Amino acid sequence: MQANLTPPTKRQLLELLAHSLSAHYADFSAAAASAGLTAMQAKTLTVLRGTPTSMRSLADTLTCDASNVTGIIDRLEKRDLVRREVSPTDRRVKHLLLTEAGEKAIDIIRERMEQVQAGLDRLSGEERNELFRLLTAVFPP
Amino acid sequence: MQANLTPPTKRQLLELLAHSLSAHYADFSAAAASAGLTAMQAKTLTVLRGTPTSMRSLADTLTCDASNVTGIIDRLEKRDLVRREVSPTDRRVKHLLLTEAGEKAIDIIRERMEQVQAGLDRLSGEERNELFRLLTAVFPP
DNA sequence: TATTGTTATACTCTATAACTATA
DNA sequence: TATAGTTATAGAGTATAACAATA
Repeated sequence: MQANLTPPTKRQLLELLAHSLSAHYADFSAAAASAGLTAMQAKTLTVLRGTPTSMRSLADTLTCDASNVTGIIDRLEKRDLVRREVSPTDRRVKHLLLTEAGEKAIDIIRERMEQVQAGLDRLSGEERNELFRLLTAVFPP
Repeated sequence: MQANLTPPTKRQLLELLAHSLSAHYADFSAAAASAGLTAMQAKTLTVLRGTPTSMRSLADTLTCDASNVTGIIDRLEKRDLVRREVSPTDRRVKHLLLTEAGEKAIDIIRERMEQVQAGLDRLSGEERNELFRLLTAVFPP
């Protein structure tokens, strides 16, 4: 099964990564759009799922300026997908919480990432293991 | 070497893919910024490298509306990285050509994708082969 | 009639700088 | 003083709709 080909050059791998990135982003954007959201809004919801987060730490996670987060959260809050709550221990910070509608939106988006889902379905358990290992090596957490 | 672990769930792989691609995008953006360009401008230059392209087909490749391409090319042309040329065979279409400065910008960007380069160096030839195969399966051309 | 490219418009995302209210 | 969050501003990317020139 394993051929002894010359390995792809670094440039070829970079091009494949660029292609994969585009395909994944297109799929994610389409899934987000099907829930009436932009890619950034959808990503923000997934970041907020689980861990309680402040505006500051959200900006760090999204690697964007804190001033952007104000607008992003404004728009999500206006649609009742997210709530701001002033921290009881430090009145400067605001905790960000997903509403139920926000949780549901995430589920919808994840289900509708059809291209990537189909792509992953093409892999065996063994291959998924291997892809996981290799991606972790290239892009450490 | 090969452990018999349970394979990662699809959700775990989706999260790892999101993380990997976002790391790659951050690296690409930083490389583009080092040449004074946005990620979109840098991507446009790489699309234009090699194949002669019309505004229309560029819009298809970038999967965005044709009206956006006008602005993107306007900004690149203003900086002498790209030239428009009316097609001799169909006066409606414009061919897009990289200038020498545009070619140089691409080289600079490719050299500076250091994070990913370092990540790829962590893989053996055999592993690069395998990663190439798996990503192609998940994100077919 | 259909297609290529542009303009006008409106919205989102982006960074910078200046501000406020807390600590 | 330093930090969390906001506002104001300007630039870039995005889609939609209407348009001129050409096929």
